[in-house]
Amino acid sequence: MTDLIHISVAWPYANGDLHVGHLAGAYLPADIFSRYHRLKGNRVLMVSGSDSHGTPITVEADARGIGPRELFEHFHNRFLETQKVIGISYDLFTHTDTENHHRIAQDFFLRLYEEEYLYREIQHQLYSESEGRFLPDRYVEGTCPICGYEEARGDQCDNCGNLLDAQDLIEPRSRTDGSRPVVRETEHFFLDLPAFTDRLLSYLEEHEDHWRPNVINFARNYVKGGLKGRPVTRDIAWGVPVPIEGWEDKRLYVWFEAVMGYFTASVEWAHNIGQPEAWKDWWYNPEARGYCFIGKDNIPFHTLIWQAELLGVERIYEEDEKARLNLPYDVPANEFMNVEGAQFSKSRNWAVWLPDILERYDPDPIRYYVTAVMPETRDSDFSWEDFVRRNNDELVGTWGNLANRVLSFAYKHWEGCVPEPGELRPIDQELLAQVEGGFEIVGELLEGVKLRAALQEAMRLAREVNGYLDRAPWFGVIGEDKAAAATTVYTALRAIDSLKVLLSPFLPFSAERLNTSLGYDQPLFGEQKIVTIEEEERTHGVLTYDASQAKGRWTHSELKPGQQLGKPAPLYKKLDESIIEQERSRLGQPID
RNA sequence: GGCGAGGUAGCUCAAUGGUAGAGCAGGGGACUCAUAAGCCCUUGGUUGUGGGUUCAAAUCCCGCCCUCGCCA
Repeated sequence: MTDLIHISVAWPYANGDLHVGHLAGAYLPADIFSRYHRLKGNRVLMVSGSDSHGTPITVEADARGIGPRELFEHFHNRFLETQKVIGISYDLFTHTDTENHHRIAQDFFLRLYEEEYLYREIQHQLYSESEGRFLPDRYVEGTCPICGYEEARGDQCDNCGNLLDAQDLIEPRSRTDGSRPVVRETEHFFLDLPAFTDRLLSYLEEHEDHWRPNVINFARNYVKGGLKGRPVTRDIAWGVPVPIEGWEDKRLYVWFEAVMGYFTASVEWAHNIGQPEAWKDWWYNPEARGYCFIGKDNIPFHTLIWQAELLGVERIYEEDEKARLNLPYDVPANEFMNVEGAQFSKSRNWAVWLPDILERYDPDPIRYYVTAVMPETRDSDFSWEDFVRRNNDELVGTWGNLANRVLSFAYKHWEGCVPEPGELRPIDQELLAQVEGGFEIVGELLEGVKLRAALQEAMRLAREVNGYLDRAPWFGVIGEDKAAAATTVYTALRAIDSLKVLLSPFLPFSAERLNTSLGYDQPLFGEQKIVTIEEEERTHGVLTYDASQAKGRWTHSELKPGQQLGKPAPLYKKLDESIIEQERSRLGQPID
């Protein structure tokens, strides 16, 4: 039976590069999960994209003296490249400044408007008379009303750390030209979140048994604390225009529109592959399961607000009146990954940037380490010392060396072929039963998004094979009883062949190389491609996944005796301890 | 200040009422096919703290201390 699995991955803000926190929080878990489901033969649709709107983008663009579009396209293109290199296998990674996203976000707005989930309210906001525009909080600075610090930002005081309302600043001034803004009235649309309270509570109740405790608790508390309407429009120039006459100068608030990307990207994907209705399998079939992979900072938006939007829209681009948009089945939010014991900080450059480390390290060791310390239940720490240790002792020592020692022995003594075994002895059967049982055990852990435990179990099985090689006859008897050695080596190769699949969601690149070494000519996974999509007025680059050549299956090895092996090569490299200090010294240094 | 999460072996983490476990590090041993990798054995914890419930608590309840996050 084929399951329909929709995987939504948090949309990165395109105002800076990706770092290991992004990878650990959302992208890597989503990719491991999607690769597993594809191997299972399920139909996976995994989408995400760059969040191109919002003040973080315009602030950064202003700082560089370029336009917001130019800024986000720069980082978007880097996201495509980085995620291709580290193997995040999106069916579509797009962005929110596409014509497709704008149109659908506006249609969502109009549906919510029709259903009367939007209401208008007058707000008071700071307005710059010299610039002729309203100023977002971040564009205002002044004296902090709490601590008296004179350089406080409109949204938060850097001195005392308190969150502020820009209107409370003493002596406010525009960061752009230093002029003093005035308070002016402005009208905005609000999403009526309280109207969804009961439906959200029953939604949470329906899923509480399989959600992570911290996610369900947080969400439930948030609702019980009392939902408040939130403004869905704002007075800025960059973003999706409000589709109401007389409101053309206002834009949809980025929090409101970005989450819709999970839907709009699904529609874009279907359009790009020439089957414009194909997205409906995941959005209207009630059997489909949707997963949102996010960091914990995003929990309210992905457990409540996005659900409220979907509940409010009910149905769109669909004739069947009974159809209802699917709500996410699970939101496996991760905690945060710190770096060398301290919190990530862009301004202090305290981060491990992916484009940077991918110049010096292969993707699989990074994937392995980040999975091994993935912050699934609590904040975790990226430490270079631990990275080197786990690479050398676990990835190289336990797994890479296992594959290498058996493959090179087989290659040397059986003319580069898989040896023909005799009848399997109990010791061989026991090993294979254990390893092959991994497909169920590791599979169940992956199914429940317990990725760290799943990896641990797969590695435990690799240790079992090493233990087996210590008990079974092979190198010691190669001279006098080659048949016994053949049975052992065949059994070990077959176990390694199974382990290759068990580990492949975590380590896709080295699994692919091992697959070739074992003599298979068809790849386990499909191919990631960066392509350009043309719309009526603009074009945009996307990352896609072509599964047409993927032949991997989540099932145990049936390695054929006599199969021609490829020339064995080590899967991974040991790292020298000196890199620990080298990498640590990069932290906190200004970027060139 | 309110809410939430967390505080378990030197390190990274498991274990939600039933004799506290794993990997690594430390100590010992046998082996040599392999990236001096791998295998076997082993030292090590009054589970932050003080009470309580229970035949039985890391686990449930209350107080306190510390860390992180969200909110004010």
